[in-house]
Amino acid sequence: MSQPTIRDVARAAGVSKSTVSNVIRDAGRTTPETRERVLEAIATVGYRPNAIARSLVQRRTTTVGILVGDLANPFYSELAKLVEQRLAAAGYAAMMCNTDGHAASERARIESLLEYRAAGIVMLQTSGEWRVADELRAQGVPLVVVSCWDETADCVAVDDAAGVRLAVDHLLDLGHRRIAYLSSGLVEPQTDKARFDGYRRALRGAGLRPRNELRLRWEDPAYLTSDRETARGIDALLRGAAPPTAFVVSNDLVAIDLIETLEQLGLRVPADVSVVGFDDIALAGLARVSLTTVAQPREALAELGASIVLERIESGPGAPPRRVRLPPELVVRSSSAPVGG
Amino acid sequence: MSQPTIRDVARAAGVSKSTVSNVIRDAGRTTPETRERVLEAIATVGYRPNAIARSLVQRRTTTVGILVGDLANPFYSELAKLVEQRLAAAGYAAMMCNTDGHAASERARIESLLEYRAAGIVMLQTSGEWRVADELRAQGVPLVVVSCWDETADCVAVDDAAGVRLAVDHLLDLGHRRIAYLSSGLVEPQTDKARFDGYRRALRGAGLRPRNELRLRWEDPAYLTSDRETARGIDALLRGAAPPTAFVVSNDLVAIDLIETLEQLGLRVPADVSVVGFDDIALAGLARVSLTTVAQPREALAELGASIVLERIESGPGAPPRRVRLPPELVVRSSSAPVGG
DNA sequence: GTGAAAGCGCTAACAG
DNA sequence: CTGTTAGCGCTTTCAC
Repeated sequence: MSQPTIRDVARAAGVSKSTVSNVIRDAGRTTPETRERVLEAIATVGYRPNAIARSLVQRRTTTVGILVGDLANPFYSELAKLVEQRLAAAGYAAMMCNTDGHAASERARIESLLEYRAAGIVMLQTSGEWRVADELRAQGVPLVVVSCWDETADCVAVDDAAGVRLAVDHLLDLGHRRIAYLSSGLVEPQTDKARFDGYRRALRGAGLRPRNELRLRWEDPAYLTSDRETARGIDALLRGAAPPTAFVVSNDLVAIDLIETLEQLGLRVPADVSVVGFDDIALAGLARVSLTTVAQPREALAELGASIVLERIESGPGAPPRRVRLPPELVVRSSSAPVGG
Repeated sequence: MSQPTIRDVARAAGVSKSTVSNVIRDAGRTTPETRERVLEAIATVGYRPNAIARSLVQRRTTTVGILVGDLANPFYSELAKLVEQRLAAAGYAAMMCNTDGHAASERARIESLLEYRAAGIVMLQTSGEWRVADELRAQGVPLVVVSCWDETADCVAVDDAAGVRLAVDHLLDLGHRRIAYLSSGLVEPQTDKARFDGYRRALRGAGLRPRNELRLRWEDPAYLTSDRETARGIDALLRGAAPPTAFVVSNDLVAIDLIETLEQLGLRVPADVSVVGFDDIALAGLARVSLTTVAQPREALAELGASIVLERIESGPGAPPRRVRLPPELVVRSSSAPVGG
C-alpha cells in the first residue's frame, strides 16, 4: 500500500479527518486526550503530511526557486548555499535552477518554476535579456535579484561603483597612473557598466583621463583557462607605448586568470604589474594566489535576499520596493604593490 | 483573479475539462479542429498547467532532491550543477538541500523531501551516521549516492583505493619512500577508509611498511584556513627522526591547505616535500597552485548518478542494485618532484 | 471523439 | 471541542 493519509490516522485514532488536521496544524481547540490519541495514531501508522495536497488546497506552496547563472562559480555557489539555508530555516524548500546565463534557459526554468507554483524566486545573476520582473509581477510571484542591481525588481547588491573606486584609489595611492580596466562576460552587463563607471569616476576624481585602449573585455571567459587571443591582446597592450602598470578586474576569477596570463608573458605580479579583483572568493585568500580584491558581503547579500522574498511572500504584494545597496570592502593582499616594483 | 485553470480553458474553448486535459497531455484522440480551438483558448486565457494538482492526482511528482554536504565546496557544487542539468533535461525539478554534513540536518532535509513527495533523491556525500537508505527504501523513494561508495544503496563513485594507489605509485616512482597520508573531516569516513587502504596496499606492494606516525588526520578542516594545532603536528613530524618526503592527501582542498602550512613552516613544495591531492577541482589547475592530484570523472559521476535515479523512478522498484565504480586518473602537475629536490 | 463523474490528500468554513 | 461538507486543479476510467 502507498503512504498513509490523514484518513488512516483518523481511523486509527477513532476521530474525524478534521480533528487530525487540527492537531497537525495545531489550529482549533482540541482536548489534550484527543490530541494525544491522534499523535499516537500518527506515530503508529507512520503518517507523514503530504505537502503537495496541502499546497493544492491552500493554493500556495512553500517552495522558492533559486536561479543561478553558474553554480560551479564559487561566488554563486556560496550565495546559493546561504540563501538555501535561510529559506530552509524558514520552512521553505529551494528549487535550484542553473541557467547557464542564457536567456532561453532562464526563461524555461522560470516557466517550470511557475508550473510548480513557486511562492517566490531569488535570482543570483540574471541574463538581463528580457523583462523577467514584469513577467513574474504579472503572475504575482515575488522576485528578488541578489548580487546585481536591477531597477525593475526588489534587489540587494553591493555598491559596484564604490567598490571599484576603492580598488582604483588603492592603486592610485600606490602611485599607479596607467590603470587598465578588464571586464568579462562572467559579470552581467549592467553590473559591469556600474563598475566601469566607478573606475572612470575614480580616475577623473584624481585628475586622470580614462583612456579607451585601457578598457579591455574578456568576452567569452573560459574561466581558469586563459584564452590565447586575449593573451595576445594583453601582450600587445603591455608592449605598447604607454603600458598599464595595474589592472582593475571586474571579477576575481578573471583576475586570477589575468595573473596567470601575465606570468606566462614573463611579467611578475605585483613587481611589474598590480592586479586587483572583485568579489573576494575563497580562492583569492590562498597564500599562493593572494589576490588584492574588493570583497562583497556575501552573508549579508544572501540573508537580505532571502529575507526579502520571504517577507514579500508572507505579507503579500503592495509592499514598497526594496532595493538595498551594501558597502564593499577592500582586502589588500599581495597582488598589488607600489608602481615600479 | 488567480491563475486560470483547465476549467477556464474548457469554457473558453467550449469543450469539457477532459478534452482540454487530453490535448495538453496529448492522450486520447482529438479532432484536429477541437485541438486547435483548445490550443487557442490556452493561449488567450494564458493558461499554465499546475504541476501541484497534477502531482496530487497522479500521486507522483517530478521533483528530485539533491542533498549535498557543502555546496560551497567546489567539488560538490560542480557535481550538483551537473546533476541538476541532467535532471532538468529530463523534465525534473531539483530541490537542493545543504546538509552541513550533520546527520541531524540531513535527516531533517530528507524528512522535508519526503513531505514534498520527491520522486527520488541524489546524495552527494552522506553523513553515514544513520541508515538513510533503509529509511528511504521503506518509503519507496529511490536513492542514489554519488561520489562515495555505499553498500546499502545504488551508488556511483570513483575507485578510491585505485586512485590513491596511483598517487602513491607516482611518488614511489619519484623515489619517495617515507610517504605520509593526510586525511580530513571533509571526506566521509567510509571514503577515507577506502583511500587509506589503497595507500597501505600500495606501500606494501612496494615492500614498504606503512608506519602509524605517518598517518595524519585534519579533524576539523577549516577549509582554506590552516589551523595551528595541525600545523604544529606537521612541524613536529617533519623535525622528527624520519620525516616524510611526500604527502598523499585525501582531498584537494586539504592538500592546498597543507601546502600553505608547509610553506609557512619554511619548506618548499615540491623541492623539500611533494604533495598529491585527490579530486582535481578547478583550483588545482591554477598555475599558482599547480597541484598534482587524482582526478575524479565528475561529468561521468553526475551523469550516471542522475541517470540511475531517473531509471529507478521511471521503471519502479525491483530493478537490481546498481553500483558503479569509475576509474580515477592521475594528473601530474608541479607539487610533486623527485625526492631530494 | 468527447464528456460526466469520481476522486488524489488535504484544509477551512460551518454546523452540531 | 469535534465532525460534516465542499472543494483546490487536475487525471482517468467509463459511458455516450
